[in-house]
Amino acid sequence: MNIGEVANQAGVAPKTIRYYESVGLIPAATRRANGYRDYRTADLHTLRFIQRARALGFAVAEVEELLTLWRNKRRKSSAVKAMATAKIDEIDRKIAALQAMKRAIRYLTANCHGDTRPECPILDELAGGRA
Amino acid sequence: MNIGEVANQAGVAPKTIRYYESVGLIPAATRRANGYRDYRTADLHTLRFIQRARALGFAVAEVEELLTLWRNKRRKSSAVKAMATAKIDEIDRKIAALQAMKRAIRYLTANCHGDTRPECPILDELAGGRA
DNA sequence: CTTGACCTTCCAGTCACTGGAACCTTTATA
DNA sequence: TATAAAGGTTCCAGTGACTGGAAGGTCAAG
Repeated sequence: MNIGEVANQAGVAPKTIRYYESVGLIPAATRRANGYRDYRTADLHTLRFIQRARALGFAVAEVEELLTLWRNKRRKSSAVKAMATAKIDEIDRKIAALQAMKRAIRYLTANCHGDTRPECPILDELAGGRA
Repeated sequence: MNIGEVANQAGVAPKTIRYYESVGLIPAATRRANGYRDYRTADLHTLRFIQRARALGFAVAEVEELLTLWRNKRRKSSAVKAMATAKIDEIDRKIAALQAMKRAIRYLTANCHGDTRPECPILDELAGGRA
């Protein structure tokens, strides 16, 4: 399989695959006579695993850990679950931060007329508000 | 005021102030005889404005727009309100994405025993799941 | 024979800082 | 007075995870 083909099937960009190779997340692909990278089904599975883990918010370094766990037949499932729950906590913190921002902006906009006049409580609050 | 003093009062790092100057968000500060940057109360107000806007999730380029609007006495408050509501929408999209991740991870962890055994539905799903 | 779609490498840019080196100035203390 | 700590200065590099683009090689089709 060429890189474009495997990229398509895994749902990632060819450039991303080369990037993953460059940072050691995946081993260097074998090359054909013409220098093209050559992928096999196992590589596709790995890339799909990576794509899914990334989509769940795991950083590349964490995906590396997950891959190691995946390949380790003597792993403890508690290690995997710990990573998952830690990620949920991290996501919760991010959501909370975003919700706080949203609340603050909504509070500011509530009293803004949003018309052709210059008076604007949003700017007033940014300038000196207790917000 | 030295940079450390104004940084303290505005709630930003001295390095951040120099960075803002370097990217043109604030004008180059006047210098004292010894080469130190010298800030006045107006600069402090500007930096506080910037700090608050950044805390609300506005990018530096957006803060620049807000500053321009703030200084423009012939602005329309609708322009400010539009930026605020656009930012709320952006935050909403981020929250939704994070919540989707969280749901997916929680779904995966639900069936994981999290003990000393290797069997792990989280890895199973990442490997080939319909997740 | 050429066009277009692939592939290759390498460098630079994104965003908003932050760390660190190497150096100078001011202030406080022994 | 010496010196050390705390502050200031500049400049360069790194962060994360790609992405864009240049410059070039390869391959399949018309």
